[in-house]
Amino acid sequence: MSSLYSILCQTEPMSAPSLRARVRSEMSQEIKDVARRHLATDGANLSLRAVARDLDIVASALYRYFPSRDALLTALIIDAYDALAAAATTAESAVPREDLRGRWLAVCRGVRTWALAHPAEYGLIYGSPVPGYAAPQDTVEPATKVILLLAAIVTDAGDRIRSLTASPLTAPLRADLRRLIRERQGTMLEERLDRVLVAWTHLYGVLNFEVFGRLDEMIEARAEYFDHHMILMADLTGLPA
Amino acid sequence: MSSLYSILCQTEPMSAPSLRARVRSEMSQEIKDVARRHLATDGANLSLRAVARDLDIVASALYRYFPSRDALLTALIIDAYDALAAAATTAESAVPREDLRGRWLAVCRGVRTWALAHPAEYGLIYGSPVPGYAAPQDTVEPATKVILLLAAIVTDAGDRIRSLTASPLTAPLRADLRRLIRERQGTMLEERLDRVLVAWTHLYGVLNFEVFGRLDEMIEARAEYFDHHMILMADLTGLPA
DNA sequence: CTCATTAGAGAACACTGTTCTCGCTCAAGA
DNA sequence: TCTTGAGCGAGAACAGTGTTCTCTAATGAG
Repeated sequence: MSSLYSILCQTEPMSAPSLRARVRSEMSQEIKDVARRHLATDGANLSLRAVARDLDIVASALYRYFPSRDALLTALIIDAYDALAAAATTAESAVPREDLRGRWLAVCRGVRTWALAHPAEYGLIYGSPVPGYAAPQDTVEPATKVILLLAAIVTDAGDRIRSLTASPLTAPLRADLRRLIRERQGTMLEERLDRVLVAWTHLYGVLNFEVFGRLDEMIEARAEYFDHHMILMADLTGLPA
Repeated sequence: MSSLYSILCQTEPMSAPSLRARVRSEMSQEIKDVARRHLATDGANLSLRAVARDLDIVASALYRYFPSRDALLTALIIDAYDALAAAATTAESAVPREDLRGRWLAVCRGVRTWALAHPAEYGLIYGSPVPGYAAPQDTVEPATKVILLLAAIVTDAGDRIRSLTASPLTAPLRADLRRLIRERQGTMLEERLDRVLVAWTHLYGVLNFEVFGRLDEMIEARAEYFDHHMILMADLTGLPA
């Protein structure tokens, strides 16, 4: 199955990476790099013509690589998802397996660090979605990566998870959670996935506020604020100390 | 002091609301209404010329009322803040004072209902900020309204609040919270404001996910999911049952 | 070595936000 | 009452945008 990404970038099947195809994908990469730079300064309304000017290229030439501005933005979105997932993964993998809370914090901090370093790209994927973009199929997998990382930590905790008492699950909610677990061939308890989703929600809640400047004249100790929230979420999921 | 809003709308001082000034503000209102409609369909990239066409007006005529497209958007943003705060306030005021959890849920549900009914405007204020807009001074007051509503509920609970144990506050964080409390002449305990901020963060975290479609093929029972999260936050702040 | 595919140039079209000038209208001051 | 000036809208113009089309030159495959 050919992914949307490959269609967008019009990369050839990977049998024979001919020279033509190689310089083509290099050019695609360069276009995305320049576009990313523009994104960082001009916000979400990047101009194809400006990107083309930076590349000493006429605007219509870009259409050899991306069929539309939305397609270019979609490619950037997909790259951003991948980069964010990668940042979280490498941060987590640097912590010893048995340090559960360390892994938990590493995931959260990894996401935060990447988001603060790439606010425009973060805004592209976790801000208000613009109608045209965001092809679902290629973005769901990296988008769920953070959830899976957190869920894996909870799974690794096994029965050292503190019992979760408050606010029992209603039937339809439990059904949703069970379906999610089954879709991924998991065996996690619904209550635990529920708390993972709570923590996941909270992670991006704090991060949206911080990245989008809503904490600006409110909280000075941003890093401590973030850690505090994430530790609270670890407590709420019953992660052992 | 003349607010940015009044400057933007160029309303006269309210001494003599002359006929001229009245039809002027009516026209401003009509422009904003049409712009809001366009916002709902076309997303954040609304076109002045399209708005003008809907009003049987030439585009340059809009500049008699709003000095730029960003100014119009800013006016819409300010209106959205006010509408959201109003929705939360009226929802909360319909619940008997002594029903603390009822008031809590009413605030949260009020915000959610408004957000789902006006997703584009919600996205305008809680999505990724676009560089030009969002004049701070006129938006901070309505933006903090929801926090104040939640804080008032916690305050009304007095010492019926369950003791908050986990995750003690670090010194710089406590300093931030103390400053926030003092700025508003409050007497709340830092620990309690902290939990209010946690709940506030979580509220917009879930809402962003739901409004921006990140729960789409994940959770079916959206309303129950939302309530569940908000009740969990009420528990976390120690609100009595 | 030929030739079809490809990258890029350039013009064109339909838009956009914004500015300027020009008349017209109407309410207030003399 | 008449005059005048401010406000309103029209319309043209400018710079910029995304997108499409046609054309030319090169370049890799047969």
